[in-house]
Amino acid sequence: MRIATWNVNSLKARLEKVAWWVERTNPDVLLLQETKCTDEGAPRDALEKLGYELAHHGSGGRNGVAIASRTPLAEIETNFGEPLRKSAPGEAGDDEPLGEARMIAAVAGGVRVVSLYAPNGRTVGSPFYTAKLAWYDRLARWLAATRRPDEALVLGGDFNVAPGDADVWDARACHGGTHVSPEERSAFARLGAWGLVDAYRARNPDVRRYTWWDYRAGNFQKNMGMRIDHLLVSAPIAGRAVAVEIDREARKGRPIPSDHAPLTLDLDAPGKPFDAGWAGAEERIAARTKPRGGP
DNA sequence: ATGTCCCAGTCTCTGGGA
Repeated sequence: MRIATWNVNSLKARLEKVAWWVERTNPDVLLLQETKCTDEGAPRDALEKLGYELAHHGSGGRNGVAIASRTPLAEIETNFGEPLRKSAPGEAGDDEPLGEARMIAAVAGGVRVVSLYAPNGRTVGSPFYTAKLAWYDRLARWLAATRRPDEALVLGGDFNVAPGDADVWDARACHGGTHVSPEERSAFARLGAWGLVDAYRARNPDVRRYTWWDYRAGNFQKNMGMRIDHLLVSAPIAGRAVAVEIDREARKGRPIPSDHAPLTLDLDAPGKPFDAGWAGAEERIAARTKPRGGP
């Protein structure tokens, strides 16, 4: 099973690129962020033609998250199970990120997948930064209240946090900004403490590759990026993970790409893992190739 | 590099967000 996540920076503007990439990579499940669509305006037909059912959550303009799946989706849940709610003018605004479409979950192929788009935070100490931390707190509470670390669970998306200094092109240049602050990293690490594994880092411990590069200043060409898109997986999924890759090709060329690259996770089928030991191999092969009965 | 891209509304340009 192949699960991918991609902040597409407008699903409509990226439709041709998404179609190209889906044919290139053929994921079973694609978690999308920043669709910038309304539920009504989401390009369901185009995705159906590519072979995908689309579960979408968005109010247009900004944000917007979705799950595209080749297998039927069940148990669709949005915004942590709550209706979108904007804080009224003058009201304390820390529920503002919970009034934005940043979370959709569903079960696909026996795996509960969650597409997440964390708030950006803008600048450290701003109300938007406080709201970002509040959103992370809401995510942690949703996990604690409704999910278990021993279920098949994948949280994918744009977390807008670079977990470590190896996840930015220059830690010194990034110091003092958002995405790398101790509070953000602590909020992200809390997901790990609950029982989720950063699948990319677990599989690629020493690799410095990024998932996002600013459009401006030739940052992509200079590889001035950050690893802020992640697939966080529970232990049962981590045990099935065979490869996790960032596809930089999708960040290149024309039509104009998203400023994020997609991240792809390959899972073995559930069950007993392949025994790579040699002891008894001949007997096992013989047992596996024994002629079966039947007509 | 203050370097780009996308969206909505003020609608063939501008301002806001990332």
